Amino acid sequence: MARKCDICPFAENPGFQAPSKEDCAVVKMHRVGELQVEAGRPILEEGSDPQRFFTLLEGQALRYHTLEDGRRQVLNFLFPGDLIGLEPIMLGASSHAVEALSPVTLCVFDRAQVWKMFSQMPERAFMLTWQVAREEHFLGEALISVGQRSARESLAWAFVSVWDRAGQSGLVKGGQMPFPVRQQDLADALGLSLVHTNKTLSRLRAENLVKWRDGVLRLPDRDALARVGLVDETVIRKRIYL
Amino acid sequence: MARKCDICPFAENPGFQAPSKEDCAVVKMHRVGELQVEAGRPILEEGSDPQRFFTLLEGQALRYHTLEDGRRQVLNFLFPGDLIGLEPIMLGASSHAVEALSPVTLCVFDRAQVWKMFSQMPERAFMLTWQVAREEHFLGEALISVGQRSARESLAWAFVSVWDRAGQSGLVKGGQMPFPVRQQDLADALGLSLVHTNKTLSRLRAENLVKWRDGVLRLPDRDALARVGLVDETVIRKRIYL
DNA sequence: CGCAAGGTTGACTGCCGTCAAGGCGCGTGG
DNA sequence: CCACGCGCCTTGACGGCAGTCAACCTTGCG
Repeated sequence: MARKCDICPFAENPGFQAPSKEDCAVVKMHRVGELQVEAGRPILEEGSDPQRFFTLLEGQALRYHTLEDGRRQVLNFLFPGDLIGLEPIMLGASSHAVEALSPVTLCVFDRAQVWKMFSQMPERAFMLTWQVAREEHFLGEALISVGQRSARESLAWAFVSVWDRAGQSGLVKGGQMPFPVRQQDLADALGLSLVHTNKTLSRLRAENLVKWRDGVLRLPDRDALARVGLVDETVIRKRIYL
Repeated sequence: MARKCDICPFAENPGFQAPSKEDCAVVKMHRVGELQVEAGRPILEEGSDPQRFFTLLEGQALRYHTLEDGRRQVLNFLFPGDLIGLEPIMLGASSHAVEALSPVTLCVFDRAQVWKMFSQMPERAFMLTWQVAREEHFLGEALISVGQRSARESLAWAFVSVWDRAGQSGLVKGGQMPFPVRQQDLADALGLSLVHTNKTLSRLRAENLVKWRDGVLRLPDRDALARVGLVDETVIRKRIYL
């Protein structure tokens, strides 16, 4: 679905202008291949020294880090178009793991191709950077939520945020989107306990602000929910002409 | 101090190989100029549509975001070599503010130069991306701390983290470093209240793990503190040859 | 001298974590 | 067919870590 150009994975990210045909032709030689991963399986292991990175073509995934004593922080939810595993390649150390939440299709790149992009395909390199900056932005948002918002606000924020991201990836259809996540995952993303997450969620459900069951999410009134979460409506522009 | 090459601001970031002389010569034309900012003054305003971005040459700064109701989340502390304001340029929206913590010297770039870097100076563009990825990494660390660690652990982590970063920037001298921050700032960075931060800090001081007064920080036993904070010693490689 | 900013400390409160028990749906195997 | 276990969700009771309120101290400065 979120994937029209079989050759150029970036073509599908709605944040980008579709690259020209020539671009796609060039990228072809840069791609290693495609990869399928089943739901629940690891895409990236913690602590490994990675040689490849990916673009998420289809499906959803989870990025997290585990402390030595078992506590886990979910860093973000991944949607089609997102990069996976570039950070460890750029920094030389993988400090987090990525796991498939649903059946996933990946576009595989070799680490050597990063430099090729920078030296031979500036547009593509720029897109890469754009993606990283975008990720950083989302991490900042998450930090604000975990640091400052109450459980109720955090949950509201999380749903709105996920909803908007899914919308950008074209995953919101018929007023609903797939959100194949356990409450435990959400709790770990927000720095809350499972029990408290559950209780707070029940309240939001009772108020008809959130409908979420069987991995399907509906937000009857996104804007009302955004107000609960004190979400400021940041506009990330689709494309910058520098 | 953390600044030997007057022409090329990136030369001083210890994460990078020093660029060749030619590189510096080229960058010269890309620079707009230098800028001084007094302690306590804004470097970047929230919500502005920025036309310039900076490299922090000397001094320290604070990046934060304010919610509508006044709560504030400090996203990170900035050290010499760090980029300021690239994210808003890449994404088209500034969602955070940056403020000088000490007298600060900035190297100023124009937004148009971003694309020039990508199209004409792939090495430089790569460094840019490396920086952004690094920032993302630190944000992730912070998120883990705020989400999972107790107040005591968070404080320990924060001090170790700041200590290490300062060390990389050459700011640790004679077993101490400048840390010109209010307890309120630290509290806002960790998602804690001022009072609780203060009390927790007193304990760490009493245990001789942290000495911090008059803007000067000393860690008598960094590794012991790291153990308190459950800090995993991630190695970010200095330079990757792709 | 008085005021402002920041740091410190105590008392009280409450949000949220922990513990524990139970429910539902589903796959497995007797 | 049903028992059983397992994963996940749900709910109640209780306790503690951290937030809030408030007072006071120190330092620097006009």
